[in-house]
Amino acid sequence: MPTTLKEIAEKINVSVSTVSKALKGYADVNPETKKLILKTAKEMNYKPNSFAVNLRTKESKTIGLIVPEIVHHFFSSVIKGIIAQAEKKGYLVIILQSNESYELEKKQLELLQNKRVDGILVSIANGTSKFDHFKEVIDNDTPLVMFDKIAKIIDCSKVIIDDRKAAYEATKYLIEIGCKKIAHFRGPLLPQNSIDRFLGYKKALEDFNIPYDSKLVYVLNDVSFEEGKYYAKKLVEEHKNVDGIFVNTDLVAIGAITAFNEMNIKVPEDISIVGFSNWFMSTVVSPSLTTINQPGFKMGKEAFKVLYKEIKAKKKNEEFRYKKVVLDTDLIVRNSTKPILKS
Amino acid sequence: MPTTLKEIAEKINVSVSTVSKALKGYADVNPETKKLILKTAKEMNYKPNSFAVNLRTKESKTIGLIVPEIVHHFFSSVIKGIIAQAEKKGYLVIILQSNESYELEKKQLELLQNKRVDGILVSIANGTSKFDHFKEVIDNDTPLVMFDKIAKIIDCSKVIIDDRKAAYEATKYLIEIGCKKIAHFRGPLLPQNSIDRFLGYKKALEDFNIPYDSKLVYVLNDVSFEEGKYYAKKLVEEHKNVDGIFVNTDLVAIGAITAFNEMNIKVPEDISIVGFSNWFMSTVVSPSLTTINQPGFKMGKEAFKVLYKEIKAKKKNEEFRYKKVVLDTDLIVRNSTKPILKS
DNA sequence: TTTCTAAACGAAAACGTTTTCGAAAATAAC
DNA sequence: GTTATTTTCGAAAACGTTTTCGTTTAGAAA
Repeated sequence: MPTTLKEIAEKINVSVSTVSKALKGYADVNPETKKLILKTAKEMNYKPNSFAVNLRTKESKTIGLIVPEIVHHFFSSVIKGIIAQAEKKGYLVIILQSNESYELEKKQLELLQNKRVDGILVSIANGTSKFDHFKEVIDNDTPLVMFDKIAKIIDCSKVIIDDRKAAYEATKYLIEIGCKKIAHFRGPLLPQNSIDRFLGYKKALEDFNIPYDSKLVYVLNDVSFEEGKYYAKKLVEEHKNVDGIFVNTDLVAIGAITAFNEMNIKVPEDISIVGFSNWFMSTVVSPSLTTINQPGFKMGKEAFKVLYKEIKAKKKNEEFRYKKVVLDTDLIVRNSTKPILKS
Repeated sequence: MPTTLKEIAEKINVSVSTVSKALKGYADVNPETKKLILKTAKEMNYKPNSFAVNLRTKESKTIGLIVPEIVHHFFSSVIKGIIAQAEKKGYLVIILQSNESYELEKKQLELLQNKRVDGILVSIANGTSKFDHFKEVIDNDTPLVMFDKIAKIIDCSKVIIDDRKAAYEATKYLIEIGCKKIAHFRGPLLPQNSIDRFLGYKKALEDFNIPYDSKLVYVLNDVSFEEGKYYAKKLVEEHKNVDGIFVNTDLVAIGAITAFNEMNIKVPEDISIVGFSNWFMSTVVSPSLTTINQPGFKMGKEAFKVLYKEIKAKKKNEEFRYKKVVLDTDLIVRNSTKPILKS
């Protein structure tokens, strides 16, 4: 049904080659015939058959993206950034979700490679502890960039924030407003960023001479609102005088706030809470949540930019080095933390 | 680099045709040679070149999806549903966002057609008032299914909720709890669902003998949190004794609640609020928001199912009729509305 | 033996591009 | 007028499949 080069060629009695060359701006075609070709191509509403182009050029101008979860403020912001940047460069984005599962992640990585996408962007699932599937991608010469949740062990480009530093800042702020006994709701054991956030928390305690108590660290599993409520209750059952919590993710922090509200524990008077990620929700919860702003949209754009450079470099067989982009975060002070102490 | 049929064929001295046929389970290949072919294919890690398959079969097992906005609780739920269902059938999903703009929507529709996706799923932008670009898609014989924000005028399959009925229920509930003067923050003028929600609101007033006052209807533009705050303030400036509002979308309703909280107007004692969509956020705002639950994930799954059937039918040149799927909604009562009156 | 049928295979076309290379025609140089 | 050079074009291969249609061979039927 759609017009082909051949049909254009037959219509004006030239060869398929010249039509192709005219359309692609080659120099060895007479300006007159070129004009005619362009005109008839437009008249016949010619659109190159992308299947044929893909086969011939061995590229699809499509990238794959795997995120752990789509219905998620941070990840949807990243997705938006990736798509926006990709579109600028004429790339389309196929999105897959791993649901935090290693098996799904592995399967989807294979799916994308079989589709022969030009590159892959991935944020690793919480359930992933083996990384061979990523190594395979790299060995297959498919450009791969990790963002947010990365694997330290895999040698590839990465776009991240400095989770450790951000967590340090958050904890430090709790200390600065006068908190003496600070708990941490940390993410699952595996993902690098929950490790780093934990380490930042611990380092801040050390630096300010607050004894670290492992009993004050609660390990989240599914990082949900409900878990926030659950561990908030557990915390007050198991400990007295806790006056600050640094929470791995806003959603969980909001769960905690909700639980404290229900238990008539005053936030921030009795306990101050700092979240992480700056979900929009954090502005509407009461009290609004002090948190670390994590630039999702920007991270998406940067991740695509890095991937794009790798794709281009590989196409031209140029050398290139893996890049590590670290994005800035900042502390957003709202009402879930006490006012700062005057010294 | 990757193995081809030809390489397998050469290795075991058969023709490309037999290799292909063995791999695809054709009957006219000797069980012995078939076994050998399967074995060597596995050994050589053969993966069919999807570019070639696409070209040959004229299908890409890929669909396109256009949503007005990705960072949006409802739409991200829909996306999740679509991807989940598509994956089951071996389809991948390319996602594009129109940012509520007609021009972008049109451009992206063309992008997807040029990529020759097997079908397109779309939720129409608020800015769209002409629909020829959709007609073109249909004329081009590309299966097209609209969901949530549809165009009545375009003849194609649709997956929606009964916005009018849901809005009627929401407004009726406000009346039942005793509200006498009910405002409506409606969506922009164009999209069908904001029209329908408005009509449902109006019908409920009529049926219960409450005079309709167009001054109580405020037209939102960008349907944001800020707009919710803005119109909440405007409402109390311009009217006395308004005791109920039916709001087009949760996000806006939450903005309104926030504004009322700031103005020390008590929700629900002074004014009851019903939202629409049941964003997760609505459970954590204070007071929590009474709203209409809109099944995003299910809508996504259904939308893909309908599209899939059309793709299959068109491939086999079978007749088929456009389907209209209407999903159930329900009222979720929380704390932004007064308790129900006892009669 | 001859003829027929069925099983097993392969040649080749087709999908629609891109791009190399050689040929022809036109122009320039001498 | 001859030779060299440039312009302009087209043939053809290649990308890797799928699928039709013939051909070969072996065995069955006669």
